[in-house]
Formats: sequence, C-alpha cells, structure tokens
Amino acid sequence: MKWSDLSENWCPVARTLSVVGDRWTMLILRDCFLGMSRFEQFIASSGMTRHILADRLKRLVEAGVLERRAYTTTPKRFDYVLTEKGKELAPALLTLRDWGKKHMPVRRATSA
Amino acid sequence: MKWSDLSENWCPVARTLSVVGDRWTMLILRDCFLGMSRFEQFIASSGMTRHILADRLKRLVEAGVLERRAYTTTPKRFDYVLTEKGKELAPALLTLRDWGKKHMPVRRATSA
DNA sequence: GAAGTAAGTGTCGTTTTGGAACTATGGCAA
DNA sequence: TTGCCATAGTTCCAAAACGACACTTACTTC
Repeated sequence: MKWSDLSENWCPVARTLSVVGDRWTMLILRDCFLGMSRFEQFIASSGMTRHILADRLKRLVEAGVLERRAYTTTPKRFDYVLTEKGKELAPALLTLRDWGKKHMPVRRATSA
Repeated sequence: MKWSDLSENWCPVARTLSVVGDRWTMLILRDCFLGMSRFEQFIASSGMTRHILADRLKRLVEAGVLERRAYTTTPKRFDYVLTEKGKELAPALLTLRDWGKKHMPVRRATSA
C-alpha cells in the first residue's frame, strides 16, 4: 500500500481513493451522514478498533473531509463533522448503497 | 479487518464495501472500465504487486463482479472481464472520479 | 536451445491490523 | 474525598496483510 502515493496520481479515481479508499473510512463517512459525530459513536456503530478509528479520523481531518471541533473545552471533547468537501461525497455513498441493495442481498439479518 | 464479516451487514454500503472497499480493488475495476482485462495489464497500470492483484482478482471473481475467461487453452491464459453486476459499479466509479476532479487537484503531474 | 511472454507462487522482512488494557480529565454520587 | 463512570484516545503485543523480487510453468519466437 502506498496510501499517499495515490494522491498525486493522474487519475482522479485514484486520487479520491487516496482519501476514502478504505473500508473503514467509508463506514465512518456513512455514520457521519447518519448524524454521528463522536468517537464512541463511531466505535459502537462500525465495530472497528479504536486504534484504526483514531488513525482514520486523523487522515480525514488532514484531507479536509472532516472537521474536528471541540464541543467542551474543559475535558477536551471533540465532534467530527463533515466539511463541504466531505458532504459532497454523499453521491458516492449513495451509489455504493444502491449497488449493495441490488447486488448484495442479505441472507440472514445480523441485527434488524 | 473482517473483509467477509461485512457482507452480511444490515447496511448496504457496508455490504458493498465488503466487495470493493479496498483501494486496489477499485483501481482494478477502473482499469476494467478502461478496457483492460489481463494480469500484466493491471500490473503495469496500477503499480500494485502481483501478489495483491492475484488475491483481489480472485475475490472479485468469487463476488461475481469479474469473470475469469480463458482466451487460450494451451498455455492457459485468462481474461478478467466485468459481469453485468460489475458493470453496474460504473456509477460509483464515476462519482468517485467527479469528486476527485473537483476536490483533489494534482499539484504536479506524475506522468501525463 | 536461448530468450521472451503471461499468469501466477514462494519467500522474507516490514507495516498494518485486531484486541485488549491503560491513561487522562472531569462529572457525579455516596 | 474516595470511588465509579464516560469520553477520547494511546500503548503493547501477536497475527495478518503487504511490498519487493525471485522463481515457476507452459508455450512461442528467434
């Protein structure tokens, strides 16, 4: 893997993937679109490890897709919210969702 | 990573990602849409290692996104071509491309 | 019969990941 | 004012995935 090498690739698809080309990253974004914004929420929702979540959030903030905003100063707690750039990933998530609905039916429900 | 665990997830986005939620996988699909179909072509185009390419192709074939077709029987050579299911990922690739064009400008060209 | 091509495998050392515990800071409650 | 809980991470270790590159197999061509 050369995460960052892709960011200067001639191909815009590759450049996009340098930011969101990771299963966990996409799931974080999905959760953001569902209204989540906090570390523990992402953990509970996605099943990823705290380690990876911390790493992916950092990358997304660096990439300008999410913004890290303190919502309390005293114990220093943060919200992660979509920037305009991040919000414009909605169509991508929606096409992935549509494809999944059509081509990846669930055989047995895992929760609902 | 729990590649396969996601395939039965309640969320269609997650299920889709269980198949294509990987930077290399997406790049292979991009190349397919650009008309490529052979091992060495993918290698030359994407810069991934043969090891990973072999693995991802196998997964994509298992997922029904690509079809592995022998184009010579004597030395056993194969083409990897998009199935209908695979072709329907085009909108997803296009939205990723559009986002990349808009939000991930190239600072310096790497090849062209 | 030596070299080239296509499609992988094998090996090996380095990264990344998964899992779980640990830290820091403050709230609340007894 | 000690103890427990919540949030947002960080640290540690073992296991899995990855990157680089050589090697294989089965032809073809020179």
